Order: sequence, then C-alpha cells, then structure tokens
Amino acid sequence: MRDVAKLAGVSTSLVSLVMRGATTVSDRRHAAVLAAARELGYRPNAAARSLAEDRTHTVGVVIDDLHNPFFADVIEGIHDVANARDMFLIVAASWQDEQVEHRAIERFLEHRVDGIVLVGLRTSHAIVREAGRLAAVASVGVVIQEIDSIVSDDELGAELAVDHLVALGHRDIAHISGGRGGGAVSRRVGYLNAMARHRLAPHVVEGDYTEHSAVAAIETLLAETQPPTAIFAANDVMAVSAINRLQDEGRRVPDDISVVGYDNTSLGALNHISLTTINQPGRDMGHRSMTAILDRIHSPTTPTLHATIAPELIRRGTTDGTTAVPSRPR
Amino acid sequence: MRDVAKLAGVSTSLVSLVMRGATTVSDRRHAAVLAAARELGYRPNAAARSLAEDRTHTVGVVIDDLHNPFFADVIEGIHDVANARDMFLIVAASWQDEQVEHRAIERFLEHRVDGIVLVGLRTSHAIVREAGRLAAVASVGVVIQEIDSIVSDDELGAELAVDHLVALGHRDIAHISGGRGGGAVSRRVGYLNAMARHRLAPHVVEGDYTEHSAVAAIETLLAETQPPTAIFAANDVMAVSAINRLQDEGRRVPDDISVVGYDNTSLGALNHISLTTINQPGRDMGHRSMTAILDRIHSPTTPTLHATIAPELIRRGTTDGTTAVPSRPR
DNA sequence: GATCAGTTTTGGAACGCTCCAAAATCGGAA
DNA sequence: TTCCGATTTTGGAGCGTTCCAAAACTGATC
Repeated sequence: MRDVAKLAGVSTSLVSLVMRGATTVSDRRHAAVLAAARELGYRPNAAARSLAEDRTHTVGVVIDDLHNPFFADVIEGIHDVANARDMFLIVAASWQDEQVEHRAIERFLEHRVDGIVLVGLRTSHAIVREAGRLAAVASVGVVIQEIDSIVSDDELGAELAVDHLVALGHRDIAHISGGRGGGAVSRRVGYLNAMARHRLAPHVVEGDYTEHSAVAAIETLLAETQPPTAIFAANDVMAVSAINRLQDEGRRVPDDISVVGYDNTSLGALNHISLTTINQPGRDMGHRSMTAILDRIHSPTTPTLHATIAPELIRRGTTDGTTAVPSRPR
Repeated sequence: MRDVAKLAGVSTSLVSLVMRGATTVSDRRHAAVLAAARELGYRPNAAARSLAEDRTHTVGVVIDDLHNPFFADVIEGIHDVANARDMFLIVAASWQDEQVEHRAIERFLEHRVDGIVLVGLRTSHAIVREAGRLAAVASVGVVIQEIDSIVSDDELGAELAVDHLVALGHRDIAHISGGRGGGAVSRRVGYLNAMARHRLAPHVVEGDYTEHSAVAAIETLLAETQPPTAIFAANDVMAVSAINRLQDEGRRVPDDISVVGYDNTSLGALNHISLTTINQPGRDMGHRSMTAILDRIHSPTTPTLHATIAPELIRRGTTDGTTAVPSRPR
C-alpha cells in the first residue's frame, strides 16, 4: 500500500479511500491510484483490513457431510443470498466428526467471521450458544434455543412416512436412525410416536446417515427371524443404499420390502430409484438461514427466529407400484 | 490478550508464548495464563496473528460444483491431508460460474491463504499462474503450465470409453461434452481421436457437466432422424441424467442405447444404475494435490509437479446386457 | 487580495498479535 | 556470599489497514 501511494504520489490514506471505492476522491488521483495499484499488482490485505475495521465481511458455513446432496442444496441457497449481498462464503466440512466440527467453529470464531451457519449440527448446543455471543449464528436442520434455527418439522415428517406405510397395510415397520446426526433424534421420536399411535411395535436399528451404516443396518434386519416389510430410513442417502443392499440380497422393492427416505434429494428423484421420501426444501432453508444471519449482523437485537417448515410426503415407486410418478431431475 | 495478561499477572508476550504452546514457560505461569484465558473466554484473533506472522495456516479450495459427488471425494482427500498437518481448510464453491470462481481466487489471495487448490478449473490459466506467484497453487483435473497439476489422463480415458463401445459393435457413438468445464476439452479430444482411429464419424452435442444440460442433449439426439446407438457422456452426473431421460422417452438402456460416463462416482456404482464409466480416483487426487501444496509451502522452489493418473474402464450394466441390470422398481 | 465555505488530502493513532534483543530470575559452584 | 551460565520473562517495534481530526486546497464573493 505504501508502494502504491509512493508511485501514485499520494498518501496511504488516499489509497485506502480509493480501494474502498470512496466517491469524494478527485478523478485525477483516483485514476493515478488505480493505475499504480494495477502496475504493482497490489491486492489489499484482508487480515489487516479486518483488524482495523473489526469486521470480516465473511460468513462461515459448517456442513456435516459434503457427500450428502441435500447439504449441497442448502449451501447453494446460502450462497445465493451471500453472493447477492457481497459477503464472502467459506465452507468447512466436518465429515460427520464432532471433533472436526467443533474445531471448525473455533477456527471461524478466531477468524472473527461476521456470521456462522451450522448445517446438520452435531456439537453440543452449549458450544453453539457461546458462539452465538460472538457472531451471528444460525442453525439449519436442528433447533437450538436462543439461536436462529430453520428446520423442517422432522417429527411430523417421520409421522407422515409411517402413516403412509401403515395406510399401505404395513405393520412391521423398521426405522434406520440417523444416530447422533442433526435431526436424527426428532425423526426417531416422530417414528416412535406414530408407531405408538397405530399400536405397532417399534423397531429401530442404529445408523449414522451414511451409506455404509445403512448396509450394516440391512444386514442386521435381514438376519432377523422375521424381517420387517417396510423400512423408514432417516435420510435419502441411507434409503438408497439400503435399497441397493436389499436388491443384492435378492429382495424386490417395493414387492418384498417398501422403503421411505427423508430429504427428497435429486438422488431419489431419478426414475431408476423413484424413492418415496419426505420433502425438505434445502435451498430455501439455505436462503432463510443466510437472510437471518444478515438480519442479525445488521441489528443484533433481533428476536430469535425459529422457523419451521412443513414437510411433505413425496409418493414414488419404492412404496407403491401403482402410484409411481417418474419425475425428472431438476 | 491484554486483559488475559493483566489477570494472570504477566506480560502479553508471555500470553502469546503460552497460546502458541511454547515449552520454555514455567509451569506456574503456564497454568495461570491458561486459567485467565479460560476465565475470560479469550480466543486469539486470527487476523492479527496472520498479520504479524505473515502466514495464515489456511488453504483455500475452489470447487467447480458442489453437486457433483466426484468433487466431494476430492475435497475429502484434500481434507485428510490438511487435517493431519493442522492446516485449516476453507472451501469456496463457484457453481460452474467463471466469474464467481475468479472472485473466489481473488478473495483467497486477499486473505493471504498459504495455498490454493483449484478443482475442476474454468478460469483463464493466466490468472492462475499469477496466483501461483503469490501462493502455493495446485490444480486438480486440469493441467496448467508452471502450476502443480494432478490429473487423470482424460484423453486416454475417453479413448477407453470409445474403444469399449466399438468393441461391443457400436458405430454410431455420440459424445455429450462438458463444454467449458475442467477436463472437458481433453475428453472431447480423446473421443475425437478414438473415433478417427476407428474411422467413425464423430458426433458431439454440447453439454456443461450438469444434469440439466444432459436432458437437453438427449432431447436433441432423439430428435435426429437416426439417433446414436451409444452415448459417451463427459461425466457421471450427465450420464445418469441422460439415462433417466432416455427411459422417460421409452428407450431401454443398454438394449436400445448404451451409455458410458466418466468419474466413477458412487452414484454410478448403485446397482439400480450400474453405470459403465471411467475411473478417476478422486480422493487420491485430493491427497496428492494437498501434499503438493504443503511441499511447495515448505520449499517454494520445488520443481513443478505434473502427475498424470491412468484412467481405467469400469464395465457395468449400461453398456453390456450380460452384466444384468436389475429392473428398476415399478 | 482577503475571506469564507466547501471539498479534497493527509498524518498518525489505533487494531491484536509475533518476535527479537535485552532484562530479570534462578540454581549451583567456588 | 558471590558469580556465572542457563532459563524465563518482558518491552516495544512492526505487520497493513482504517478512521478521524486537522491541514491544504479550491473557487466564488466582496
């Protein structure tokens, strides 16, 4: 910056003014500074800037699993808004590891990001609330007290899934849970509630939202003396993987076993798969969370937002041959 | 930091020493500083630190499309290495937009990241080379002169695909290209070379690596008086989307039309889809690129690395009926 | 030519850390 | 007790910006 100032024959303050796009600078100096900057390949130092300005114009996103297409939708939604409002978005993936997730939050805090969006959170809520005192924080998919949260009603969604299967005549309905993953508890509760309401015996197999865990779950279920006739998986990734494994074992879907997923990812919409699932509008949820962040940055005393989006059953071929509606990729 | 020093009854230099994990500090002071830091919820300011240290311990990844599972594999590979070497990874997605990609590179440069990994690059190579003068830069999937590049041999991969189809008796083989996307040009060249070698007429339809573009490409192809009997798509995402559309139009795969993809993503491995494709080890490529970055950070004069990984044909059901494609759920 | 009210430019104090040379303290040995 | 070398601690400059009050210009008016 000093070099640019020298070359342009002005003070560093003036260079600073020009770099920030001030309008009060005379055309002559403006041009001179820009020319000098280009000549020297000058690029402002973001660290120095945020130190002086006490603001980073950056929002960090912590994402549970980059392999899950649902999360990509959410990030895209966040990006849409961030981009339009000229905020820089940085993403850290935690690969379903609570330690890594926690470290990512810490790092973002050390970087003094203006805001943090947590997508599919695992870390303890207390840590998040503490983060909320230092930056604008929003959570997607998990409700956290005192923190802006955008979720679909996971309990209700799970109930929709079970009700659908019951309506088709199933009584032996197993649930492959999401373990410690975001939203997993609510989906399990919804499943249990619905089963109780229908006076059916619940049957939960632990999973963790990954393809791998669904394979293990299917192996467990098929080894039982009387395997279930229907499976409600806590997300689409597990549902698709489960179907895959079932077919490897010679079971037909939905003839022998019906399967319902959760998230309505593009994956399930493929007509090879035609997965019955629960819709959750990821991109929209991303929009809302980023908007909440920006609102809070702008006025930190905004009352906490707790938005709940109604989930919706998408009937496709994995539960019911007659209603299969082939749908196209977006 | 000043507050911590005061509370612990030491100088700020000593606090700095403790926070950086120095071993030369007496146990008594060490404990006192840690206690004070915890008490005050002190968190070092990364901006100030990198300003003083002239190093950010951060590596930026620019990814072309977060919806493409292949890229998630690459990021995971990069993460493995970064994590083990205690570097912070930040990801910026460009959503296939050259402008956004360019801005992300600029921002990373302003942040003075220690290194940048470009995955599936679109931006002009000149810009990348300039970035290479300011940070350690590696490219995955696209060869760039003077820049560490990790690629699979896309030309060869495309030839493998065409050779396979020709061996199965196809002569009318169309290519859905990746447009301006990373590696697309090489794959197209490989396709053209192989077609020429077999004395077959080439037939390229423009795509852009997205599901959407593949749908459009299929519509174009099916409208022709004599549609091809085989299609080589420049990536798996397009291949799967193409198959989906073909089936919507009542064409059977592979009976009426064979399809080959590229990348060997988890998507194609699903046995509903069972996509013949070209293998590219994404995670491994991620490893190598991050290792190259770290090497270069450590010793900037390391000669440029240009690693080429041999691609490999994965034969599955979309080209070869004998491999039995399980019927899709009705 | 002096005065005045803008308009444009500048000097220098922050911002929160690291790093180095110098100062203080310590623990034996004489 | 004194001295010495080793260990531990500290003061303060410097990193590259922003931001504010003050200085320097400008041009119109008398």
